[in-house]
Amino acid sequence: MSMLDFGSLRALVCVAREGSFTRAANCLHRTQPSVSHQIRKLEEMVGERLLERSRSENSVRLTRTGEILVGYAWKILDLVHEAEEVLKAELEIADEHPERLQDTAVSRRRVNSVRQ
Amino acid sequence: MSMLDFGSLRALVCVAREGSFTRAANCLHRTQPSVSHQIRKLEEMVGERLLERSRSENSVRLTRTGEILVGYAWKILDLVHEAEEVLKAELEIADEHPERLQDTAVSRRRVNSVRQ
DNA sequence: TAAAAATACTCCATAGGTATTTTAT
DNA sequence: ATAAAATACCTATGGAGTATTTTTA
Repeated sequence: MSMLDFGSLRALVCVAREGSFTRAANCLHRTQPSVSHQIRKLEEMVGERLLERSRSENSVRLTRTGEILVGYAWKILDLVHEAEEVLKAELEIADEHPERLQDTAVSRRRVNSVRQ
Repeated sequence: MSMLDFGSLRALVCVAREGSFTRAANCLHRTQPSVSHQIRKLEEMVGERLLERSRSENSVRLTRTGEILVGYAWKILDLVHEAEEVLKAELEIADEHPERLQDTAVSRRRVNSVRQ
């Protein structure tokens, strides 16, 4: 198992929230088969069902494993969102005050002193 | 600006750590042009340089914006790694004790009671 | 002039779409 | 019988590769 991707995580979160593949597709601006495909990909990757299907209203439920993964998906997508917001704000500052940008201490720090 | 992806974030982290596109390509098991391409994609998405190039040894440095993004990239990739580890552990438990899996309280919880 | 990154292309995998079938209520 | 998910199939986008050019230290 390896290589999650943002698209499938978003699909999982949305199907879980909506309780339906079709409604998830609407709110993701995708088609239902596309969402089915993404979920299947995730399930094959994990090697186990993440959602318990049934055709009645609001009856798609997370499995135990699905609950675990959707928890991480929230955290990951929250961070992605935060990163995008912070970068957006940063770029606005850059537009308004270009003089603040050149050669700050942080930009001068050597990259190979960086962790991981 | 929207739609980051794990691949480019990994590339950014690796180039930052290695201080070189070529060495990053090695440790990612990709080619140098592939890494260049991923970084360019990220930079176009953000609308600003993330790395200050120069051709001497270990001299690729993060810009101010690059530092911000790489910080989020670490957190995001750490979470992805953790999710994969936890799922892996979960699947081992499932293999050894299949009786623990069916119809637990958590799997029975309705999905539309789930947040976000 | 010798490295390292960028560019130009080619190819292929796959994400996403449409049409259709299957399934459960 | 109907509504929802699965499946089959097709297409197009873009990720990754090879070959080459550009750059700067």
